[in-house]
Amino acid sequence: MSDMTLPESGSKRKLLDVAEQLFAEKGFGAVSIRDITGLAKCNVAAVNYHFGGREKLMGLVMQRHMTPVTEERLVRLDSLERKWAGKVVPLEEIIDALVRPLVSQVKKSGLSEQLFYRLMGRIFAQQGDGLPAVIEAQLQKTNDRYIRLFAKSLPTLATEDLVWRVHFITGGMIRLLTHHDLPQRLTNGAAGTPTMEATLGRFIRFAAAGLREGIEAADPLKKGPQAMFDF
Amino acid sequence: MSDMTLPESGSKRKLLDVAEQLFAEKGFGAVSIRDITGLAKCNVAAVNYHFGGREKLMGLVMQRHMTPVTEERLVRLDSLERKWAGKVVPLEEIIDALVRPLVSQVKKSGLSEQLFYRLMGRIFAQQGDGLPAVIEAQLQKTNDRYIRLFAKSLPTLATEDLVWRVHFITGGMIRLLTHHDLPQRLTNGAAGTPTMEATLGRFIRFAAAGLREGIEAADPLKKGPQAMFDF
DNA sequence: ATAAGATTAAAGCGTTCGTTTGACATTCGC
DNA sequence: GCGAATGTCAAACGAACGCTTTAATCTTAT
Repeated sequence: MSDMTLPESGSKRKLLDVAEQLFAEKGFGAVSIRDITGLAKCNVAAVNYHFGGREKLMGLVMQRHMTPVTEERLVRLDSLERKWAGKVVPLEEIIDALVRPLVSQVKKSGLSEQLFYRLMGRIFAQQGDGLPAVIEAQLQKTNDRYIRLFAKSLPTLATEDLVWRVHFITGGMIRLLTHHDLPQRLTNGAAGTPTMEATLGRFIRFAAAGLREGIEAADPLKKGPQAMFDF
Repeated sequence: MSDMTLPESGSKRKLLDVAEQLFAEKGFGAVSIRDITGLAKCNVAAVNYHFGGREKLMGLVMQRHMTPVTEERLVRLDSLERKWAGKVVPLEEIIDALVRPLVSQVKKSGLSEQLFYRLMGRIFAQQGDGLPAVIEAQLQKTNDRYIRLFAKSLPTLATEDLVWRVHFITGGMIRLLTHHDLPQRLTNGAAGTPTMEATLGRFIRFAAAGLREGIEAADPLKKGPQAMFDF
């Protein structure tokens, strides 16, 4: 018998684990293979043996965590379009579809919350600055669908405005991912100690409001965000 | 005769100029002393002779551009409080006071717009991650005043919410500074080619709307942002 | 048992890093 | 003019970097 997926030796996995931990902590540019193999307690040659070099390992770490997030994002966007077919999708739900996969994938990642979010944030922040083509394509595709869907929910908003507001939102999300602990450290606890999930809730409301700026609130209901008119 | 400020040799200034250009382009961690002295066409030893090492040079570059921005920010906050003494300061004006100094200092800097904004963005982005104490203190102080003034203009908003929303706004600003060209590159021109000044206008409206989320619009005037009640 | 794969320590490759040294050139006060 | 201070230079330092190779060991499947 023997599990066919077991030829995976121990140190290969350990290298990946240590690598993503260090990359998340210090950043992709600030970690050497000697840092990694040192902490993983295995030989320097192991990185080249198993992965073929430092760059390859970096790309693998990125893909390992980025791809599931991207896929869940796209799936959620799909089901959003199905659920509201023809109708206007509430902004909050679009943002939620973009941001929630981070929370839902953090457990499957095996990383601590802070490390996972920092890792994701570092990837997002490097968009357009020499990221692996695969990752770059994922970000690009997600962003396109994202904007397209927003555009349908904000038909009166100029495309330029929309693109820029999404840009701002992305920045806020990155900041949130990479520095979730900063407000608590800088304000003597005035920011509380919320979970990422709670903070994401705040973020969704904030971002939706920013997107709606200048848009006539055409619905009488206070809660449901402009979902009354079909077109 | 002889200008007393002339013992400044030419290469010291050239080193500073080249250093800030490279730091802005590639990031503080990705520029070596040899990159700098190479482009400045002087000896590798010059950096140590004039500045006492790479770290010192980094700190000097940061201070040279960060300090004027910080000071103008504080001055603008001062005059805002004077102008609206006792009254509620419109959110847009507060954000403007925080963001406009970047535009106004870019010319005095001698750097190109993109380089200057990238440099600033990189500094802001590293808050809490080993920035020189002087810079960290400036960011801290500015942020405090910022939040305090916002709190007076948003008396019904919970402090926690405010702190987090300011955090998101900071993230959007950083993104705007470091990647002002990204939307244009990624959307095939759907973002237009606005000046930073124009984009900042968009940003201010976006951020103010995000801050106002959940706040009752208690003023009848559509344009003037809730400035009718004094308390 | 044999073969294949995983892992190791050790050494060396060429490169780049920040920093240091000592010699040489220039400028200035006197 | 002359010593002193200052600027600049080539050269070298030791350390760390990514990467590769070699050879010995250990594990596992067949």
